Amino acid sequence: MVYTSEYPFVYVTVDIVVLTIRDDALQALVVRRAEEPFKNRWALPGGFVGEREDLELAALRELREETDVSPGEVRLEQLKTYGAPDRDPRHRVVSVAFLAVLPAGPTPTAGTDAAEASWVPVDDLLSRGRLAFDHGQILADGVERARAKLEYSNLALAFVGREFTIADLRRVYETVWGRDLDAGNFHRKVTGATGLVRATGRQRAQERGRPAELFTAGSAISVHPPLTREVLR
Amino acid sequence: MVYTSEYPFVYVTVDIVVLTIRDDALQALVVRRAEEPFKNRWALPGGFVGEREDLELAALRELREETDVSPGEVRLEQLKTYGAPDRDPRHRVVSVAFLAVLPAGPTPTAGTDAAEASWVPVDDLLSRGRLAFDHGQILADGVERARAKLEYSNLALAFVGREFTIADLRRVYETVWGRDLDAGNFHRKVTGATGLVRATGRQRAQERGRPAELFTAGSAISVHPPLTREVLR
DNA sequence: ACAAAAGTGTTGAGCGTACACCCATGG
DNA sequence: CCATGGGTGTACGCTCAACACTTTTGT
Repeated sequence: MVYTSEYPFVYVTVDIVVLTIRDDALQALVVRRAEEPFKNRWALPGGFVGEREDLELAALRELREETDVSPGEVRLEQLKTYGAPDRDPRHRVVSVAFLAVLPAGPTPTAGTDAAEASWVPVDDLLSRGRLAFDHGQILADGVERARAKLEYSNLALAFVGREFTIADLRRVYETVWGRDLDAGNFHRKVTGATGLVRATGRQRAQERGRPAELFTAGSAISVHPPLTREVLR
Repeated sequence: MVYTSEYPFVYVTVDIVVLTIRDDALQALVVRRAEEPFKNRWALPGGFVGEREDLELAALRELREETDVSPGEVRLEQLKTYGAPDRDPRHRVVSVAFLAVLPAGPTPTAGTDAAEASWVPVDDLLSRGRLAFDHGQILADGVERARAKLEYSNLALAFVGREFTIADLRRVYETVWGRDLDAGNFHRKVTGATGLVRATGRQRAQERGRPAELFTAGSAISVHPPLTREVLR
């Protein structure tokens, strides 16, 4: 099939920054490129937008081609659009980037696709700067967005499963921000924010120490007052 | 010229939410559509992205075709990308929306283009919902972004000229947020935020009352601590 | 009994809001 | 001298960070 147009056009793709926490580290999903350009380099998962496909659905479809995540347990939001004329050496490609966050548990590295896919700590990906195209910048923007949204939104809940303890949630903040938080103050703040989490009444035994109460997500989307990641000393 | 492709493609445009303050109201720039669809309806300024043109430059070019604003006095940032398959009844069009903020003074309604362009209060545009395509949603998203960014960024400075008084700045907040602020506390907070504004030492006579000191923009991009638009009573 | 983790109490410092008050100008 | 808007002082209440302390489990 050959498509024709009287106006200049560009290819539109979606690229997805998929974040999760594995092994106490913030990790991103990357796929090994099988072809030039950037052959054998890591790239963000993504692909072309279908002819009559909504952008968000395209991102969700690409995500499901790389992971076995179900739509219900992934948080997906639009990040930014990247359209520098030379960002792809072959064609003019405008890419709408998305940020996806999912819980670590139920999603193995997987990949029904033939391409090799892997979870890699974002610190490694960012410091060594080996991603294809401008995906290093996209990843950096996605990570920064996630860090910022922990402050005032319930994004942290997307990193944990349906049931979680307050300490689970605190470890999300500590991992994403790279900073230890006071356990007591964190507990008070999170349980005190109206509607953020809801107690189940049940408990979960820890490896060591007192069992922790289990919570589920509440109805609140934003956190008031916000948590702060700045060190104020 | 006819362009061909082996993959499905979409048209890519930019649309711009241009905000300023005129007559003590937050106003947006809109253009009257001369053709179907949505003939004679207001639309946001915008147009096709050039073949080898960066997205931001395309937005800047379109902006200059509708106003006589110079690049130095406009604040332009990417807002969001809109790509629902049926948002334009003719073709598949993905639009990268931008938010532009400019000072009221030096920019008359103008328009070198033949199309009729006009400043209209955003309250009118949003409440009567007569904008073409999904531009009502884009405008709403842009206004919300501006309202949010006043809290923690120096975006308010883009609404005033190079030299301004603290009261000028306060009126920006009051107009955009639709809420009166305490003049004394606002003064302290803005002048106390490190690097946000810089005193010139000169003054400007008011119509009535004590003359106000003139300030220019400082080097800080973000405001710490943030101002708050919530009413806490 | 001890270690470890969950969760609660307490306290002092800092900040924001409200509002009183002073300052500088035009009429 | 009065009205008006710019700008400062002050006091009360609230929140946060720090950290002591209690609770509840496994070993």
